[in-house]
Amino acid sequence: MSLGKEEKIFEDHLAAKYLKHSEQRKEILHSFLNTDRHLTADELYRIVKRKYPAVGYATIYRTLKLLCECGLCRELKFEDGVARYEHLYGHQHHDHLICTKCGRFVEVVDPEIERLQEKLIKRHGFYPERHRMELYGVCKQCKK
Amino acid sequence: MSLGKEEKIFEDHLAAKYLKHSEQRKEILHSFLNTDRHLTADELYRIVKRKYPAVGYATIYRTLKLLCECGLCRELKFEDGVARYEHLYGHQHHDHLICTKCGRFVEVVDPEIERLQEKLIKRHGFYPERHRMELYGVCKQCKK
DNA sequence: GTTATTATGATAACGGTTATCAATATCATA
DNA sequence: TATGATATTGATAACCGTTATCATAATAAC
Ligand SMILES: [Mn+2]
Ligand SMILES: [Mn+2]
Ligand SMILES: [Zn+2]
Ligand SMILES: [Zn+2]
Repeated sequence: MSLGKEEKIFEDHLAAKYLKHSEQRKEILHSFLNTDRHLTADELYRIVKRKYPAVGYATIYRTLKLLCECGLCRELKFEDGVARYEHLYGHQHHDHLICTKCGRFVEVVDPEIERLQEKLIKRHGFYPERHRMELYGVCKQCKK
Repeated sequence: MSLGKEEKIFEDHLAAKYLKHSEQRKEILHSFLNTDRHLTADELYRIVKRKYPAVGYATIYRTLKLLCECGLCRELKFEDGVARYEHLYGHQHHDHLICTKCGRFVEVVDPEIERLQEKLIKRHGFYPERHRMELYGVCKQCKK
């Protein structure tokens, strides 16, 4: 099992910033890792609360920020503007297809599109950093 | 001059929904059309307020919604989550390159990327509707 | 254990947006 | 032009996700 690696990354990050361990942080990390991706902060809060009822919203947000800083987590914002968090460690970059009827989504990566995106931004004199691409449509199940 | 066309579209939309004209709506439409694109609601509010000091926020938001409904305006949300509004009528679809240092942006459209995007989403069984693509990087001026 | 420092949870504050509502403007009709 | 049904307005409260504040508690180096 690979939990060890992610815990190590988190611990190293805490150490590097002279931060301390806490039960809450451990529980939030585990809940995050053991759950389907693309959680909102509120969804994670409810999950953690089951095991650690005293936890507060602020700690969830603070810990998610730490997880993002150390590369375990990636924050996404789709059209509704609500932040969602997905696993990053061990997952390569990908974009999302999203069904406008049911919200179902698919993770995709098209190397040719990625290549053309980089070419496009360079052609305009930019040094490329990252991109966001979401393709919206109606999924197979909803088309029926 | 082409203001006439856009006014006609707006008036037709009001008529179709049994809505009424108002001085405020006329002023907001004109301020929107006569200004650089990608305005926030607050920026438009300040511009309109110069000619119509009594105008309120709510009327700006309500009118922007109408402009979007009738195809004169398109709402955009970049990473900061703040809604921005750009001219839609007479402008073809485009995506944005955005400088992460100064916020400068470039409007772009790459037909090959567009084609591959459609192919990609269809390959996953979706009926394609729209997409969002933003490429972030550091612009020529900021790289210095 | 002592002590300096960080973490926590409750909750207020924030910022953009939307809802509420009493007062006003619009416009089809007479 | 006057009427009256209906839509519009602006002030402002509410909303919602997120962040800041702060007194108290937990952590960990010594
Ligand atoms: Mn994903
Ligand atoms: Mn644009
Ligand atoms: Zn669907
Ligand atoms: Zn720049």
